[in-house]
Formats: sequence, C-alpha cells, structure tokens
Amino acid sequence: MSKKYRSDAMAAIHEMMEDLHDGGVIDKKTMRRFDQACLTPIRPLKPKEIKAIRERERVSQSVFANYLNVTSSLVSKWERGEKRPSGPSLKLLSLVEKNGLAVVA
Amino acid sequence: MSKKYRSDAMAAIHEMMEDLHDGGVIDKKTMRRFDQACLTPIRPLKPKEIKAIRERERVSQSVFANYLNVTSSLVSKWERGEKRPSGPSLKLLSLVEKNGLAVVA
DNA sequence: TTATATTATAGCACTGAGTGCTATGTTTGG
DNA sequence: CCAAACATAGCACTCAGTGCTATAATATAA
Repeated sequence: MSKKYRSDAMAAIHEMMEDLHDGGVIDKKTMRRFDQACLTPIRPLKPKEIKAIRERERVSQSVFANYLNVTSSLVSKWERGEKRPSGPSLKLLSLVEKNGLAVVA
Repeated sequence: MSKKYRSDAMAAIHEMMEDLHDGGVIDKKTMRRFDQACLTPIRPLKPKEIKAIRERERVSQSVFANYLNVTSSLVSKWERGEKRPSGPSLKLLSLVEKNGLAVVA
C-alpha cells in the first residue's frame, strides 16, 4: 500500500511542480534539479540478479529478449556474466526490476 | 478515453490469460504467442523524430539523457544522425514516444 | 517409452553504439 | 551585460550487441 501511495504521490508532485514552473513560481534550475532527483537510481546488476528478474516474470530468455528489444543470445550472456548490460540496457532492466515486465510492453 | 480503456483492457486481458494458463486451460505455446503479439512495435527513428520526442517532453538533451541512462553527447549524435539508436535504446525511445517520459522515471 | 519441440549454453567474427574527453559556439535569464 | 546552461563538434577507444551455427539439456506430446 505504501508503495502505491509513493508512486502516486510522486506523479502528483511532478504535475504540481510542472504547473508551478509554468506559472513562473519556480525557476528552470530548480525544476531541472528536481527532475534529476526523481530518477530511479541505477546500479549495476549481477548475472544472478538478471536471471532472478527474468524468472520472477516467468518468461523464457527469448521472450524476455523480445520485451527489451535485444537478442536472446545477449540475455544468455548477461545471465552467465559473459557480457554486462550498460547504459540503456541497464535502464530497461532496472525498470523491469522495479515495475515488472508490463511497463515495457 | 478510448486510449485509457485500451491499456486497461490489455492489462486485464493479460491477467486473465495468466490465470487461464495457471489453471491449465491454455497451453504454454499459446501463452507465449500472446506475449509476443502484445509488444509495442518498434520502428527505427529518424534524427528529427528523436528530437521531436525530446522537445515534446520539454527537456534538455542532458536531462533526456539522464532519463535513458545514456550520455548527453549520445543524444546529440542521435538527433544529428551521427549515430543511430538500436536495440535497447530504440526500445526506450519508443516507450517515451508512446507513453511519455514518466514511464521511464 | 520414443519422438519432438522448446529451451539454454557455447563459441566466434564483426560492427558500430556508446563512453569520455575537450573545445567552441549559441542561447538563455538574472 | 555577464554568467550559466545548452548544443554542436571531433576524436580515440572499448566492448556491448548482433548474427550465425552447433550442441545439450529440458520439457511436451504421442
């Protein structure tokens, strides 16, 4: 319940911030700082963690790969530590970890 | 209104499909096919389209880059056609195009 | 059980996406 | 006007991601 409350609250706060900015109440700099602070923190994911995320969603490597728009062989390499996701891939994995596969459908 | 209805409907259908699968009513193959069909189609984005997406969200290149977990110089190169986003980057851009920056917050 | 898909691991060559840096303009706004 | 934020530019580098094929393990069906 608290989780849902938090994300809803964040959405509401963000809308409010934008309105304040449009109305000239707060300046661009503050708005920008706020945006940066709102982003979900991204940490490097270990191979086991990636596999755990996928198995929690109950999908095969190839289906998982389709969701992220990468190849299934890459997912295999992530899970075995042969390659490490970086940049946009990490972002997608973090999103799935926090919000589930549905958010990237 | 129809847009909201559709996404809600899809979520409901997906839940129903999972329940049917858990109950053994439909087999794995059908479930897998269903999942694949549900993904938002991804097409290559032209530089101008990427810039348009960002400007619609009213953010600078660096803020936009933070959302996608890439560098701001890469966003600049996308918008000028020096590099073309592929794989996971395209997925993120497509998500933002369809659902707005909030979904990748 | 035997057959048959679907999974996952493995290896390899290749390309270009993405990083990190610095420098130079351009716009904004205080 | 001045300073800060913004965008373009170039360059060197690394390794993520692709595409392919083959094999093995694991279901699913008959």
